[in-house]
This record gives sequence, C-alpha cells and structure tokens, in this order.
Amino acid sequence: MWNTVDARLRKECGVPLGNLNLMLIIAATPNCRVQDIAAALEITVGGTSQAVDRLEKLGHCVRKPNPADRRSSVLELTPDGEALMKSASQVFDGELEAFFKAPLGEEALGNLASALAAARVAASVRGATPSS
Amino acid sequence: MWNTVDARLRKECGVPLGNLNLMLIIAATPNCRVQDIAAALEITVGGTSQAVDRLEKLGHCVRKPNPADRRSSVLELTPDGEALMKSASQVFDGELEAFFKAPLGEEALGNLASALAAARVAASVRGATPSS
DNA sequence: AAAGATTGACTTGTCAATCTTA
DNA sequence: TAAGATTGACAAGTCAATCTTT
Repeated sequence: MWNTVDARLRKECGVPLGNLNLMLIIAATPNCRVQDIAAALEITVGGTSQAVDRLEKLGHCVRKPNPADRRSSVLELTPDGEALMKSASQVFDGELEAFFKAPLGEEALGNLASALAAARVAASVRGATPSS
Repeated sequence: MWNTVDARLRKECGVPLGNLNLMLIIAATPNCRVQDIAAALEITVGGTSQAVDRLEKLGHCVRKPNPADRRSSVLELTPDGEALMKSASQVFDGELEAFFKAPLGEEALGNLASALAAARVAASVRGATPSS
C-alpha cells in the first residue's frame, strides 16, 4: 500500500513519500530539530540527518543556526518546499481515503482505528523505540 | 512493531525477520522457485534473488537444478535451515500474540482481521504489485 | 520473442565511531 | 561527562540491463 502511495506521489508531484513525511513534520513543528523528526518518525537520528541532507540538497528545506543551542540547527521549509508539501499532501490524503475510508465506511473505520491504537499502546508498554 | 519482532528474532535465534519469511515460504511451497517467493512477499524478483543468495551463503538453503525447466532452480531448506525455522517461528508467533491477541481479545481481533482484509481487496482491485 | 533469473547502480534505512557544544 | 548531530560502512530493497532457456 505505501508503495502505491509512494508511486503516485513520485509521478504526480515528483516527490517520494519519505520526503513528504519529513516536510509535514518540519511544517508542523516550531523550531524543528533533527531530533524531533527522528522521534516523530521513530527512525534513528543518523538516518534522519541523512534524510535532511537530501531534502536540503533538493532545495526544499534549510538548516538555520539555533540561537538557543549551538550544537543543533533549526529546520525550515523553503517557499519551494512549502508549496510542494501542500499539493503533495492533497494527493496523499486522497490515497488514504481510497485505501480505507471508501472500502470500509465510517463505522468499520472507527473500529479499525481504535484497534490499532490499542495495539500501539500495548507495543509502547513493551518498549520499542530506536536510539542512535 | 516489525522492528521489535526483528530485534527479538536476531537476539534469540540469530536470524533476521526477512530470512525467516523466506524460509517459511520455501518450506510451505513444493518445488519452490525464486518467482514464487517474490509473489508471496510482493517484492521484486531481483531483490528475491539477492535474498536467496544471502540465505544460501549462510547455509540455510540450497539451489538445486530444476529438472522441469533449466532456466530456474528449485529451492530447498538444509537440515540446518529447517531447524532454525522451527525455533524461530515459535518466537515469531509469540510476538504476534503479544502485539495483537493479548491487548485486543478475540472479538476485536476478528474485526481487525476483516477490516484489513477488506482494505486489501480494495487495494488489489486498484492494482498494486511489483514487477522486475 | 517471452519467461526465469542474475547482476550492478542506486535509495533509504541501521549501527558505531566521532566531533562539537552544554 | 551528556546531548545533538554528523559520518562511514553495511543491510535490504528497487529498477534496468543482460544472459540463458523456452
């Protein structure tokens, strides 16, 4: 399923799913650092740093010096990245509807959501999070 | 979640999740070819060929000449691979129970299963499968 | 020509070691 | 010494090109 979503995003917006995820988090997080993205995506800090490199090389975001802590940078979307994010997230939302909302209907969708939420809680109690 | 399962399999059985998946399919498929694994996992044939290389290098399976078609090989688990598969699949089943069966209970689990089945059908109707 | 498989270049993640600032 | 980030080597997949057999 994610492969399908990714393929449509690449084709219609020229942006892979991973990059869209990054941009959504940067846009939603004030003073966003590499750490924050890693936590949100539950991937390692090292991998996140590389992903930000790629996004920056494409001109979709920039690292600005963090006045509060010189070890880290604050990430911001460029106007370019902002525009791309908006159009891509529409396609993204449409795909999720096609996969879940349309075939399941409101009620079944609600049940699915709560079941997955319960499983997620159980998972986090057992302890599952990356580190490096 | 898959990361958690993978980590426990590596630690307790010395086998990553991907390899266990391969071995389960080889064991369950008579005269198993690379094609069959690719179809079952919904990954590309190229990637499957490389995965079989790795499994063979570890001594868990072998390629035998296919008498019916000399373009392909028939895959078989070694005694070593067979034993590994059996112990690892116990750990695997235990993990899935801990993630879903225990926190959800019988009824909610059934609902979850049918919701995901419906989504899967809808997805396949829209057409989503790898090729190469 | 088409089907089965392999190979090589590339993507995106992991982990471990390292550098810099707190 | 800890925390934030970066870097380099590796893992496991994708795709496109190629080789062999049908």
